[in-house]
Amino acid sequence: MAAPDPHHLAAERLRDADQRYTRSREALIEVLTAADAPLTIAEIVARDQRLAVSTAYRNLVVFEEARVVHRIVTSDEHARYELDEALTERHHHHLVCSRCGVVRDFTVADTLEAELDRALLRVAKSNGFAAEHHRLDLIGRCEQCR
Amino acid sequence: MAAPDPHHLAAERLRDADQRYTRSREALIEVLTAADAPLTIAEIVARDQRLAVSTAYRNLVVFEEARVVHRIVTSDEHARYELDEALTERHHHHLVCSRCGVVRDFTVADTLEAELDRALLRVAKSNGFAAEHHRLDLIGRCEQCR
DNA sequence: ATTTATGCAAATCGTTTGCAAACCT
DNA sequence: AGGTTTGCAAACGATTTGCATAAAT
Repeated sequence: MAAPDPHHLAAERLRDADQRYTRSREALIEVLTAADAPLTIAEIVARDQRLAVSTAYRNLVVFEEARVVHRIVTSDEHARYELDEALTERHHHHLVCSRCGVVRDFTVADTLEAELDRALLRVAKSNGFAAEHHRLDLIGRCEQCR
Repeated sequence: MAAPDPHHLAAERLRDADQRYTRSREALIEVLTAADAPLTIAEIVARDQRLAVSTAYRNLVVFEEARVVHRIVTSDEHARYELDEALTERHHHHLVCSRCGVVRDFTVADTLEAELDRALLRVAKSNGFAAEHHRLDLIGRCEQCR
């Protein structure tokens, strides 16, 4: 039940999208795999000096299109990136600090999650939307920012 | 049960924050009141030529701090603004198109909403967060972007 | 060998800011 | 009058892009 190797899955999804799994892409995945929370681009390039800023930007776009990473935008800070749930095998939500922007993951009971899904599917249908996924965030102040 | 006058409530909240209710602020509230969905700054200034871009930016910050408007960030597009729920008397969520960024409001059953609140409060507590509010978005493709 | 990705530096563009004039109380 | 807000244009900064080089298949 542990997640399979993120590198392997990422490479696979990239291949499906006709994309190569290059050194910098591997390095990017490595940084995201090691991270315990979604990271901003600044944080990412700081964690591996080999990564050029422009390369990080370009590859994260490629990753997003290949559904390898997920971009999350919390408030007004920078976008943050995390591995796609298929690579981590863990559907989760975000606790976001409204002051410092830090993000922490959390999950809710499966029953509630299922109920939510049903309700959202109905909403999508009645609005003519093709549902892709949902996002449930809890905004508040973290311990440090109280 | 209809919402009280947004202008009146906005003016009141601004007064509480030691802020004036000037002409451009009134114009801003008017645009947001007339809108049927959250607007970007570009959309806002386009709807009232009297509004200077810098004034819009500055006042939306003031409004946010006075809890008169709420800023929402969907994906990678621009931030969008809507009147605070207290001014519209309608707790709602957002249906966001992952392609064009358009936003549409929706609500869920009160019982589900209550259940969600309880679950989130527990999550906040166990993570040392002071909960402020939640955000439940449904991301998908709108009719035009299918 | 050919195509694709990378890195640097320059260009872009939404957002922010300085400052003098207009406005509000 | 006295402090605030406004509008313009300049400054800023994160993100994007052009192009020559390096890497991947």
